[in-house]
Amino acid sequence: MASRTLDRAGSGPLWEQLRNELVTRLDAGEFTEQFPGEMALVEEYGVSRHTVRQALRQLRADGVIVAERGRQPRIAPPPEIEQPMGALYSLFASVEAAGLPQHSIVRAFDTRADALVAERLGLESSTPLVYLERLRLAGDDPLALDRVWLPASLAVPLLKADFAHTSLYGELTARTGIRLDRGHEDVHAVIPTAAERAQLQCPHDVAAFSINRLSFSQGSPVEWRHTLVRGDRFALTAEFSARSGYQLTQPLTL
Amino acid sequence: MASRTLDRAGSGPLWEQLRNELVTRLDAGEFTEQFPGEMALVEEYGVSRHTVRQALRQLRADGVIVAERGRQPRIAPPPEIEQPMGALYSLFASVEAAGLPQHSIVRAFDTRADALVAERLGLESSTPLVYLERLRLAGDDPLALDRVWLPASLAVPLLKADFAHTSLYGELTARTGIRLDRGHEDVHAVIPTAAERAQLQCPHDVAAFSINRLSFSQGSPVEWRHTLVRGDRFALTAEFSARSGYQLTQPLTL
DNA sequence: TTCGACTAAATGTCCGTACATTTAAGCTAG
DNA sequence: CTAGCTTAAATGTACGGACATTTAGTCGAA
Repeated sequence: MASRTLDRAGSGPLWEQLRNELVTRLDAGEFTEQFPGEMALVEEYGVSRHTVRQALRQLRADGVIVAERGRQPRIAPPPEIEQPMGALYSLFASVEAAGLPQHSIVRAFDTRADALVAERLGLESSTPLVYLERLRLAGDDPLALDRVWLPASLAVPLLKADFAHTSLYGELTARTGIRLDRGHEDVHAVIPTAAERAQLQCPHDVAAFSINRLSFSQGSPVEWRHTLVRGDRFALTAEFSARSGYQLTQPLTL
Repeated sequence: MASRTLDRAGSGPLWEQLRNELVTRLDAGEFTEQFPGEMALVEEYGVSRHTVRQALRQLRADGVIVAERGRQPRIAPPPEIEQPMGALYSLFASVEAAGLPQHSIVRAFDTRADALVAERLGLESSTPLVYLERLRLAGDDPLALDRVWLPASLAVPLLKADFAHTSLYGELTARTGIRLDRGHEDVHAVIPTAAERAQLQCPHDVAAFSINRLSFSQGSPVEWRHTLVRGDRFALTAEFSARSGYQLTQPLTL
């Protein structure tokens, strides 16, 4: 009993200390096999079951563990199977939702070095990068010009994929197990250059979204992406409420 | 004791029944004066304090009530004092954050009828609307062209305000008590017309964001808004993570 | 009248116990 | 060897008590 002890003299509630302890031990990779049950923690820390349950309740509320009746608590599925949200996801999902066939023309797909992009990824200037440039079509008409750089150390397995008909994120998880969990992006309104207009086959009087995205997986940079989307075929739509905040939604029109 | 009873035979946990009871009574407007304390509920329903606390814990998690030590629980402040998020809020907050003086030139401010806008607000075509058109400046340079329609029945008290230096949402809550709690918006990338370019005093080679917003307060439409923002002075930026979803952030540059 | 200390009341923490319900594993019968 | 039952283990629910800590009000003294 009580192989580990908590500070019982005023350093915050016992259940809080226990919660912090468990988070610390989790981050240290300690419970990969199985998470201890309530009674095990009661024995180990010498506190009542009530206190243990209060600590575990918090961990569940934070989505760290999941528990069910009759089974030991388990560590929550990695972060969650959440979709990579954002303007880009919104874009391609909306095409899908509209029922339009979606494919790409691969303009370039190789390994190269780019000092500027490497710096944006937080890597050495000479780091080899996998570069993928695609013209994305919805139906028969060009929709977006998409350029992605990924560290070659992670993305080499992707070189065998055919990106005319599959998505980057899908191949990424399928071939390397990497799943994006964090990132940021900025969206500009721009007028396409003549060259870009030619590639996108769009009239001279349409504007475009210029989207830059930097994504991470478990703290490591995974992609730097630049996408140019025709402004006459796409719009961002969002809903907001005091309760659930600001959320992007599917555009109604293309 | 036990002036009200719960079903003790298998109709779900007691604390769940109690929680539902309390929500029902709340919706019936029963606890406007003060919310009953734990011991009062123990007496009233004839259950243990543990069960009452479990029920109240859920109500707190749902944001229905707030509780502190030594004080009786209270009904949570209406929905929450959350800021009206979205691209527009992001825009003007970013100007503020950059330390630039922000003011407007009022181009029009009157009451009129507009069948198209009224329909978008879900109102009769002939409904009188308060119309406010402003050119918004950040520093000395034009930043956005902002046009708002509000139902006159709500917005008449605003007609006395000077919108050269104050915000619409601020005046709205100050003069009418109305606070936006829900809405949606869409963001397009467009090329400004010659007239718009002249008003915004921007070069011919810049694009713009066209933002439409429809906002509600407690289910009633409050504003329909169209804003045209110079693309060379503003960008949307956002962060996303598996944990907290997609959130707009302050642009780094103007 | 005002400021302070004291008191009552309320929620937060923590312990103990018992039983119910569900899951998973083991075991037996066919 | 499989199907179904039995049993052990684990969490969920519910009860009880005790003390700590904070809040809000009361009372008294300067």
